[in-house]
Amino acid sequence: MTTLSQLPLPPDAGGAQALATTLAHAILSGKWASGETFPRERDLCEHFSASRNRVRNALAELSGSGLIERTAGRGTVVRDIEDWHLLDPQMSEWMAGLEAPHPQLVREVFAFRLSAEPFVSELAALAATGQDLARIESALVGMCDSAADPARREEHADHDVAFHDAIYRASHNLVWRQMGLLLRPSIVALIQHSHHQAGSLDDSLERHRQVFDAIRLRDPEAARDATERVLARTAADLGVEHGTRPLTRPASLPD
Amino acid sequence: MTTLSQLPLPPDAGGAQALATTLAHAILSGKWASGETFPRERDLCEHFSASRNRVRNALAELSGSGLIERTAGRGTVVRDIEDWHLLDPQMSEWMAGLEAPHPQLVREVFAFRLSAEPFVSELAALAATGQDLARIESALVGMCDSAADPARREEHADHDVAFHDAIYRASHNLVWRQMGLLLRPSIVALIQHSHHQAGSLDDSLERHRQVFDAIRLRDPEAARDATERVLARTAADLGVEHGTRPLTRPASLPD
DNA sequence: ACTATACGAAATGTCTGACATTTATTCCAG
DNA sequence: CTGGAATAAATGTCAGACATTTCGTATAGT
Repeated sequence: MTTLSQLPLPPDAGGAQALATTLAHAILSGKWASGETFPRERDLCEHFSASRNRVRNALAELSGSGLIERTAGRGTVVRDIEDWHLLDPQMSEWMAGLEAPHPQLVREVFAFRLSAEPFVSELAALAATGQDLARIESALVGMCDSAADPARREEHADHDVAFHDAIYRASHNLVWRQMGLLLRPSIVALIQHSHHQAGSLDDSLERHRQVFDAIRLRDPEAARDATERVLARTAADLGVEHGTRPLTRPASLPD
Repeated sequence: MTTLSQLPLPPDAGGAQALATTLAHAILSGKWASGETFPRERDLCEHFSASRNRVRNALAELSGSGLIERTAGRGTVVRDIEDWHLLDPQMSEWMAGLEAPHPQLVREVFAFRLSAEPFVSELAALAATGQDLARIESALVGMCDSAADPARREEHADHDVAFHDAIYRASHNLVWRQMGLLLRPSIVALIQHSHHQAGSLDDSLERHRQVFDAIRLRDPEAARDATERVLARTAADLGVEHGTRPLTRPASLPD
């Protein structure tokens, strides 16, 4: 839709970054189709009653994350979802702040986790230091602690993210570590969609603890299996199945 | 080193992005230690004879990639390498343009490839479309074509990157696809370090072709094995070994 | 002597208005 | 109908002033 700037969003009073967040959320929500021209700077200035400077800084952030492409004389166009920098931490923040996450993105990110995270757990089991273990355990304790009260869902999600992020960290590879930031959107989406599932929490906590135990005992195989079980439950809760095709890795049967 | 702005780099005449590249290269080369204060805007303006606007835009890019952190009143400090956004495509470009890449980064990126890429090849063997195959083959032909002439090293590197990138694309997952952009630096580094190795090119081409054949025949296991062989040769050329520990993934033997 | 408050220097953040540059369109001559 | 120059519209850049945050310092009070 060539949605005019009027419809999508109310004005904003925060700094430049707040404006960027507002616009990013609009794009992530699919307000503009790929290839469509974005509103001009002038109009954005007017609509948000912001200086051109703030608008330009905000647009620069969007451009830096691959959401839009700006060329002098032509204007600003929204880029295809394939060109978005999904691994940009800022992007993860934007996605996590979205109330209704882009369905395709959630599926894609989760499919990635499904394939990669068991392997990361293997690495963690081999490379984790005492500090790493402490971090993982601390997150686990936080999850258990905030599990009872349904009013502390947000806190619980934070600890959940911290748990998995700590595992990525424990791989002791900078690249894998960066990917831990991808988790937040998918976990937040999970929490939102599965809150009505009763009693699944105890089960989830138990599975998480098994991952921790396996890593603590330096048992890569067990860590991989336990992580697969955690993700399998999550996949079921999210209704994701293992979307396209391969669950984790085809041992020997191609089809 | 509290290297003054004098020493590191000659002035620049390009746009704002060019300046960002210059500064990024300086940081990636380790001219400033982590936590150290970066030169003030004023000094950068003077040294590069650039307007404050360009300097600010450049610094904003660096900040967006996690290289620096700016806070009003305090100044600009260089962030720790652990906080750099290695998966930001811009970062890959900067690293690729560096004549002497950061040794730790090359090792980390390659360690990541070593662990992940065989798996990506499995995915590609399962999900590749005809178009994907065409893309991979085209890159392979380009590699063969430019292999003979040592003066076309750059072109050869481009085709090499295109080959591996096409495989990441063929996984048909947006997250893995984004990671294909990580390859350029490590491949460029490889080309620079292995140009004196005679006769290794034919061998390398043959291994690449085997990867392609396996994907074309929809054989995930063969694709994984072939990719492992490609990377093993690359690792040997780079002198990386498989640094920390795990080569690809312990099928059943933990050690 | 020590603490607490107030002041001021120094850095980044923001606003404003003008001008430069690139791109697509339009209009006119050939 | 085609080619090219003028024009309009968008983003990119510059310059200067002002606002805001932070830290150090001086000063007064206890």
